[in-house]
Amino acid sequence: MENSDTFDLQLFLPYLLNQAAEESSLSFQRVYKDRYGMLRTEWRVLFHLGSFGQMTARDIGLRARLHKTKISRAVQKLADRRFITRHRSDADRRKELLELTAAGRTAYLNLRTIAERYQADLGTDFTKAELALLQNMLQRLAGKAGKTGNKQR
Amino acid sequence: MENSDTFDLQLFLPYLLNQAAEESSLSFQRVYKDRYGMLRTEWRVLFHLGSFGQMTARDIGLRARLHKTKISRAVQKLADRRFITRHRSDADRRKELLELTAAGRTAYLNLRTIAERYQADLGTDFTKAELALLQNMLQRLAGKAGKTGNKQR
DNA sequence: GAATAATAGTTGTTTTTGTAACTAACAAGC
DNA sequence: GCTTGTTAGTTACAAAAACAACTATTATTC
Repeated sequence: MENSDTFDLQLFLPYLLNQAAEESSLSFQRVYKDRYGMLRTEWRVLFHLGSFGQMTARDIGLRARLHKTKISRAVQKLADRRFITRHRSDADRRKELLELTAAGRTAYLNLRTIAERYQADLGTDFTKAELALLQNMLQRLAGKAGKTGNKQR
Repeated sequence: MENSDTFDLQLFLPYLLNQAAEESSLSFQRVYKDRYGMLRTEWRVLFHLGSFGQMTARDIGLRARLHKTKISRAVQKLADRRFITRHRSDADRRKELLELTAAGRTAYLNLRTIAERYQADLGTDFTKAELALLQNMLQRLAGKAGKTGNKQR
């Protein structure tokens, strides 16, 4: 009676993506939250600095598509916890160069190991080819809206 | 110098899923937000009632994996806007039966049309087979953590 | 059938996020 | 070189989410 549908909510991509994203983030989130008191943006910043080395907040924002206020707050907390250092750039004194401290690097490496294990776990149900395709499609989807005129992050 | 990595953040599934989810939600979100003043949880509740007919808050929570406080507040707003009705169940007077009003159904059908168009749009870059596989993989990912002992929603 | 536990849903409080307005530094145009 | 516009980042305030404690009703157990 209700359903003259061709539409299936369970197959609606934004919904499905959100569900998968939430579930797949859960147990990893528990690690960085319980163990390091980190929020999601914080681990993202940590991982960007860990993966790419010295960056400014702006750089991170562009790569991670995060709004600058979010980054600003994450940077503050990470600096409070002595996981990163901040130096004003001499070339452009508006910019601030961010870098991991030894403690930050340790935390990063530790979390990275867990992330790798976690990723391997998630992948067990899929073939390598499936996984590669999934990653590729997700990247394309993530990139897509970027083109369709979204405002600054 | 920083990267002795095999680990690629851009391929880390939880990260990638979150990026894709956020991007893919954006323009659809604008519709229900700007046009109906709805939050994400609200359209989810609306869509569940639209797709499955009469349900209780609990039923919705189980299906959508949403916490009951979120649903409670979404239900309040939808009822305020006369999109749904609420009746105490006679069989169990703790339960409340939720149902769309005519106005709610209209909003639902309208949003559903937009969702269908949007989904079609998102799919243009992929083949039907790719899309089907993507949906299947996402469903499996979404279901996965559900089994590994998560607390109540 | 009274006492205890469990369930459906709500309310209050604290965190986190989103948005807009702000400061400081640099860039461009004239 | 001074006015106007941009950019990097911060701060303040409003909106939303998370979490815990609560009420009312039904189930269980003795």
